[in-house]
Amino acid sequence: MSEKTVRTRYAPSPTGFMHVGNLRTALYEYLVAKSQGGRFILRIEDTDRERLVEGAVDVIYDTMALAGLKHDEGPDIGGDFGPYVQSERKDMYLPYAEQLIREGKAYRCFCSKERLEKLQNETVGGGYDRHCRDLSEEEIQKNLDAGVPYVIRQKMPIEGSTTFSDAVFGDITVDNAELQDQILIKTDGYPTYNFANVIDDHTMGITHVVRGSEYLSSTPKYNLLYEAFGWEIPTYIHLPLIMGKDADGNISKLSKRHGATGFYDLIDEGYLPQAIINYIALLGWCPKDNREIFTLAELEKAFDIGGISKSPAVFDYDKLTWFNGEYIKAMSPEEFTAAAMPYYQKVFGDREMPWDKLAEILQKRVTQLTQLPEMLDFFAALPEYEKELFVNKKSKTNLENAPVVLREAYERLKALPVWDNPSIHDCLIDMAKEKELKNGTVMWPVRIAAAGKTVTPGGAVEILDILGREEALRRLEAGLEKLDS
RNA sequence: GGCCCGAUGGUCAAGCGGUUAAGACACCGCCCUUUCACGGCGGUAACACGGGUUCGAUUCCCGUUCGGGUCACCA
Repeated sequence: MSEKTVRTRYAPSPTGFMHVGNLRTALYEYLVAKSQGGRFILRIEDTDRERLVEGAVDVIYDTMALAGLKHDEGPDIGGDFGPYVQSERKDMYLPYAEQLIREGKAYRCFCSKERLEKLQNETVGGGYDRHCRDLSEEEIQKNLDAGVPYVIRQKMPIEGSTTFSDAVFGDITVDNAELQDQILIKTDGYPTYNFANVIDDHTMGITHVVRGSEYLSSTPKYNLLYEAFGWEIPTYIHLPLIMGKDADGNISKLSKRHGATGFYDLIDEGYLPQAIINYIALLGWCPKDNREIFTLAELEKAFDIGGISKSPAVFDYDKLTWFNGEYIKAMSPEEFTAAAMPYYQKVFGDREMPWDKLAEILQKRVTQLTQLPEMLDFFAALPEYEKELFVNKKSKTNLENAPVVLREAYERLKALPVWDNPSIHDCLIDMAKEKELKNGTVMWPVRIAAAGKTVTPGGAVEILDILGREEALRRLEAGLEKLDS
């Protein structure tokens, strides 16, 4: 009961693009909080005024909502620790930086960007030479009076080392000599990411900082800041990176060159949000019992920090596709039809189809909704096809028996009093039995004539049924004609 | 290049001093079947290397190699 409530935050920059790596970080932030009855906060980090993108914040809201990651506090819903947009907190940061200046832990740096750039190029390791760290009062005042623009930098210890503890990587020590006198406040008055992050996390009561392992080596800088202010250091949880594999088999940090890596790219490719979430949850984390299929709610219960892996994970589209297929199969027929409708419309327009029958044959064999149009196009219009399609060794069909079988099947089907799946099925099976033919020998030519292609969802019976009597018979006639020519 | 981190099959991964080294995806067979698929059954395939420590190392330590990250007035 005395335990402090866990608070995590997802702090994206509005760039208009939600990378799956970022989404995965958001997921883990969410799970760390929810698995411990904590709160998940959304904060928008827009301190880079030069890279602002119109409407980018909405992309973040939409993605979070689609993924099911509901935040407890944020710009759109408020909370006790607002504002939740950094640009609206702008005035908070400078006083903290000035406090550090007064305490001798930070200083104004008047160096021009040109000088810094030169330094960068000339010095072996690059980096700032701490030129302004020990300016005299007079010099500082002179610059101030002259209106020379300046930044505020933090004084890093020159010697010694800093050790911090990470919940997944353990203790990590870095020499202070590696640390630069980092900029806290930029010339434009805005705080840098690092500085704003620390101030915000502290003032928002964030207890667990979850982020990608690319921040591992800069964490000592953060801690030095916490220490300078005398604030409690949060629990760090660094996540292994998500990698991608290119055409040549080379592995590197997942990026656009690896294909669809944005959340919406994946959605556009026919992946379900829940499948994406489930898959990326397992990219860097493994439950004790090795289970694979999880809803978000189940993840909230099962998640534990101890199961987070240290080594980078390669994003595997095949496995994602498998997950997607599993989620599609788990849908109710109604849900499936609703999800498939946009793709159905590409093929059928506004035409009404027996959706339940389509779901029946489609649901278990689709792994990406985007496959639908190509699988279904033949229902809308009989494709052009060669009569060689009637030849199939396994079914023992050839150009000699196909016309005979098809004719017989056509006559029998035409005489059917009722046109439904069982009737069609029995009709064709009975014919095979009576004629002492393999089922396939009857089914193959019928299906080819009905569909005009060799690979179809469902067999001859399902296709004839869905086509409806009139259209089905018309296609069989066309098939006979083709065989006679 | 300096610093930091990592290393189990092609991929995700379990393992936490003694195991026939799990499982999943992918791949390959077989069965089922009215095609493809689904489903069922089975199979190929891994502890990067070299030193220690130990009765015993995939597990612990050191080095090598390889991979990744990071060194901005970007986040």
